[in-house]
Amino acid sequence: MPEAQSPTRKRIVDAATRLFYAEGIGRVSVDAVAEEAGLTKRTLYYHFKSKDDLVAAYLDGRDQPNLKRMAGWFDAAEGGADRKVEAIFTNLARAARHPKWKGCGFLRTAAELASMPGHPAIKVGSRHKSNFETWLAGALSNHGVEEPQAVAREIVLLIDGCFSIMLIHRNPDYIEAAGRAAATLVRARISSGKA
Amino acid sequence: MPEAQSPTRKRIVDAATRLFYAEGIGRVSVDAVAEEAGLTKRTLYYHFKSKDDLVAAYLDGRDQPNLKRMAGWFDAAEGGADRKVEAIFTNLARAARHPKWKGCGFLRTAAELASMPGHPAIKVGSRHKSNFETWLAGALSNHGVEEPQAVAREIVLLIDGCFSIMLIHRNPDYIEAAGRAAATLVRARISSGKA
DNA sequence: CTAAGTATACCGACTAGTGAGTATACACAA
DNA sequence: TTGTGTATACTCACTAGTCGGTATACTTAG
Repeated sequence: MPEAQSPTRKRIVDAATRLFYAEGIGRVSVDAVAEEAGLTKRTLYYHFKSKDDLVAAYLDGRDQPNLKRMAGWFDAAEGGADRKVEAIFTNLARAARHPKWKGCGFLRTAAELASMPGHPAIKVGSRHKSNFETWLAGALSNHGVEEPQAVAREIVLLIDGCFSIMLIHRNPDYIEAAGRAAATLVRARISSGKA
Repeated sequence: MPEAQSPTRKRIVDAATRLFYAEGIGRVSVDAVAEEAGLTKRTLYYHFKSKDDLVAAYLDGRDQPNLKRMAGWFDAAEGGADRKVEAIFTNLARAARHPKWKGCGFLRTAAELASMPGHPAIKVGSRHKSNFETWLAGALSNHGVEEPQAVAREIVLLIDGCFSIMLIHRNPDYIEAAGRAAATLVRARISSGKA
């Protein structure tokens, strides 16, 4: 049985991450992942029992880095909660201008697997999005925002809206617009604000 | 040369619509579409020059029906612009509970084709989303909403956020939450309101 | 009015290549 | 000498797209 933390396994997941994010799950073969990792398909199948398993591992590996990046943007921004939230969108817009940017790997995978709701990769995605929503609600609460769960959920919807619509229009103006909307929704709940 | 409005062509597009929406572009073979349409692959290729061509035709056929459905929900709702916008989300939540609901075909296709930004199907999707945004801005303007373009864009972001997040969580509560956020954003621009 | 020609619309069988996953063998460390 | 990790070399199902051919209907020359 393969070791959970073997360096070979990590090499495979790193290769899968590059290819799956760049091309999408369905457009990348297991052969291609093995080649990118510099080993054979048989070795890959020694470490992962199926392609689905590998896909789930790919997303699992993106959970913490994505979360930390968002939290870093929030924490680094100056001003109140509204400005900190807006900073997430501003930074997202900057990232989205990079030619290699292809949206959110979790959402794109969920879209590809929409006909298989119980797929392990979708469960990983669901957990990641919940982690983010929970973190954001806590951060908002710490900065004096009322109804932090509700606001966090609204911001999550706007962020995922950006991810989707960017794949269609490739126009970062939508992200800026979402940032302004998010700031409006936060301000509606700062101090004595009412929705 | 095949006729643009031939009934056979329509049968093929209808079959493609059922299968592509249910399973996703990449998971449906041209053979499967031909079989669903009750004819051979050779005939399908008589009417469409490639699978990509067929995918674009599938989305093109969804543009007007989708638009009309949204407009119908908006028009049928009682109350001001905020209530009419919220009705779109309420109806969307109801539709999303149906077991065959798989999100937005335009967004799911864009997600699958994220590595091919110039793909004809993505252009069709971009046109559709723009059509919707334009219609919504006009409808908001007719109902006394200030900055209708900006509000329409925010609502588009929330709707597409619903479509995405639903594929992850399968929980219509997110759609209700988006509807409340959309209503808040509309009310911020009704009569003398300021964002 | 008819026969030859032509365009439309269709099909069965095929190709060349790719897909996920596997049977078997070998190297090497404990 | 036993078990871990790697490789070569497969299987077999499936994929987009094509080849050659046919049935039908419309056009037009004689």
